[in-house]
Amino acid sequence: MHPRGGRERAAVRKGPWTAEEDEVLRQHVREHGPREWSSIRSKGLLPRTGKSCRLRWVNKLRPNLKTGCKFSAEEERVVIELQAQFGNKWARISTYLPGRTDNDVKNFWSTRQKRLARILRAPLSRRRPAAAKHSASASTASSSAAASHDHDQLLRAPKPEPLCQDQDQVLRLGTMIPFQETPMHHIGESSQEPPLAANQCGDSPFHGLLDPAPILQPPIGFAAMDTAAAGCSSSYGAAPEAHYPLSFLYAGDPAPMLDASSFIDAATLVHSGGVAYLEPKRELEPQQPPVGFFGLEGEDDDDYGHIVPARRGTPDVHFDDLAPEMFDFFELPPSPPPSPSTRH
DNA sequence: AACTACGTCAACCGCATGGCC
DNA sequence: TGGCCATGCGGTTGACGTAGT
Repeated sequence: MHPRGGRERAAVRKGPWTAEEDEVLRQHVREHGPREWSSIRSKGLLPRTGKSCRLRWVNKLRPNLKTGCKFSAEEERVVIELQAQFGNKWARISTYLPGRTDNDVKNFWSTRQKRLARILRAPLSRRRPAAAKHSASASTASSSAAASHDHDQLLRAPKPEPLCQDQDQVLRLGTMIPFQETPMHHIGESSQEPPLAANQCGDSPFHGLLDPAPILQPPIGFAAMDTAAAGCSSSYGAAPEAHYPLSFLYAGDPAPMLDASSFIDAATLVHSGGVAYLEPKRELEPQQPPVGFFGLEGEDDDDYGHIVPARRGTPDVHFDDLAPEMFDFFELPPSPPPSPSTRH
């Protein structure tokens, strides 16, 4: 548009890469290593920017990438736990996942957040069919039969009352939908975003529970990890008993967001008939964290999308299996209030 | 068959950082 | 010390495929 300094350069090509371009890029890396990206264009090898070349190499051409391979349950768990620990430091998280790029992790997380947001945002009248559809579509990774079984059980369970009668107490789920990041992170991180958990949880019974804790060993020696998805189930054996049960419920938007205290005060997790659901609390039970509620675990590779294990001996529940009724008592505002302060 | 919703993924953009001169 | 440049990172967008209606 506005060439600086009067320097004219050949037109930069954008868009999908061709096989020929890939081969040129591979050849460049063979000769020079994965650097000097800008020289690719300056030498006239490719009409691509250095950034574009680097991105193509890192995300697609680099050896040992797990392209086209869905995240295993173990990988999913690692991402979730590391995201809780580090925040949206995708490059850092990806170092714990051999064969995965930061883009992979980022896309995985984004997809997951969108799915959660959609479920929570969907009006009641649409949630049932939507969830049924979703359950069907997710059945490639989890058992739709089990899902319907859980749904049936949940439907038979007594429906909890609305979470809060007082509008001021209503959870502002609409504003927390983006789920850009969880608040419990920043160990040794100089994050641009203020951590939320400590402030927002306040003296809630979750305070402390949400505190970050060292979870995974540093990515030293990936030999045990660098396997096909099916083979890495115990690679993080040292991992974590620590869980962040509400991590996905928190939003990155630091503004009003979730009033965690009211949420925590208002509801508790109930397991009944193998199904977990929220129930309004009449009295606060300060020392009773909802262990297992939306915690994240995976037992095997069939557990994709599996995020609601019930701890303490209760059966696991898949997120994909969650009945939409679980969210019925969240009174969603008609439209989330904009939070311009959070955008730059 | 057409439409819609959703999931996935590649690629771009803007900004930050660090090295070099 | 400040400017330039290369590189890295996180956020966002859009294309495409698939499944449901």
